[in-house]
Amino acid sequence: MARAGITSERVTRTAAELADEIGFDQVTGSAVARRLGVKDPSLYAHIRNARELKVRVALLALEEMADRAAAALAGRSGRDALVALADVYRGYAKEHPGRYAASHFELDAETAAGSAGPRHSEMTRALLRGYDVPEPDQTDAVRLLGATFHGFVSLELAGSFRHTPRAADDSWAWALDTLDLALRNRSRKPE
Amino acid sequence: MARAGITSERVTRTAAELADEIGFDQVTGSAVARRLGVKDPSLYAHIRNARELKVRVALLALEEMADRAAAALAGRSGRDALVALADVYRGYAKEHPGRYAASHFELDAETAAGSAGPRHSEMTRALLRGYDVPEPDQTDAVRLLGATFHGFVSLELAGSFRHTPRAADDSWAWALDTLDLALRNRSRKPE
DNA sequence: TAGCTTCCCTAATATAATTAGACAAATCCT
DNA sequence: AGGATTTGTCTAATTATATTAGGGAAGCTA
Repeated sequence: MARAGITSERVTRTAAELADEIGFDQVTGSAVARRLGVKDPSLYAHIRNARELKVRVALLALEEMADRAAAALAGRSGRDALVALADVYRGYAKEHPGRYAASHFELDAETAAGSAGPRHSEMTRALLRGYDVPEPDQTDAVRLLGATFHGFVSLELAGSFRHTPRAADDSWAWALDTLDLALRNRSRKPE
Repeated sequence: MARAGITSERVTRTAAELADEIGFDQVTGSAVARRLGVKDPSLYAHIRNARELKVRVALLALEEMADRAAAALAGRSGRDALVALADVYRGYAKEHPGRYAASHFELDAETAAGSAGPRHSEMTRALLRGYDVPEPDQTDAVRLLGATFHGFVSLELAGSFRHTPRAADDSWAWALDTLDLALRNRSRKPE
């Protein structure tokens, strides 16, 4: 048989594309194999099992998000940085809904620790330096920001905002404004 | 054949229990049938298909959450109401993780409109009356609260907070404090 | 070029979702 | 009560996915 030139990277990329097209939940090994032009069992030379396929997509998404976040934060601070980071989150989710969903795939502790997840939350922490929030509040603030970004984006993606005429963009801006205000209130050195 | 006394309600309840035990994603028609002591095809007299099974669990969860929310809000206002509603959210998610996940299952527009979802968001809106936030900010605030509650709880459930020693409870309290403060800042009549 | 390793295949098994059709149980009608 | 109808459950069969076993060719390595 002529070799198809599959690699685990190609499998992962294909799965990620598929996720964005049909939804992360619908991604199946069979569909990936089909798209790659090979038979299902051929995949098992490159991935351990179907779960690993999903884990790989999750790791890819986390990397991509962390990279974008790093780029967005460079040279910004305070409110600017907050908005930039938030927009990375929301922008990535809109551009790559399947990967975004993947980024919340439950990883075991070890895999999570080795992922780009920690790097990502490190950046939220960096952002907060501009607000001078002392520990342990800083951890609380990291969580609040993560929760709000993730919550907003996932509700928006799920269509929860479609029932009310107000544009999601406007609510997003308002939410970021409010968070900025709140964080400045929590700051050690109010300006 | 002796009848098993299955009803679509029983099927739904069984699926909900199963979801809480093994995770919403793992709920399958076969598993429900097994637990009910019938063969797979018997389910199809009660539900249209596997998707409908999930939709039913989602609707059940939305109902239960809305009921709890209504009870929690009765007789409370302002900060008390905010905390009570938030705790309903988080408490339900911890008690019934599978149902909670189900409550974010993507419903088509019509089903969503007929669900307890709107009732639930109506309550968030009611809560906000205590803060006197004018429209359209009120809608933004409803979305911010929903996003924060959902985001926090789903990150917590996904284990995202386990990597840092700070107790999730404390971060939760801090987040609610911050939201309360922020909303009072946004209020038409500051006190 | 002999041999090793890698990759892809076919064949087979298990589980899930689903449809068709048989048949008994419950209900409904007189 | 007795027959007709509706309803609930079953068996059998089909399709899709996940996965393992084992064969054989492709391509590297010595």
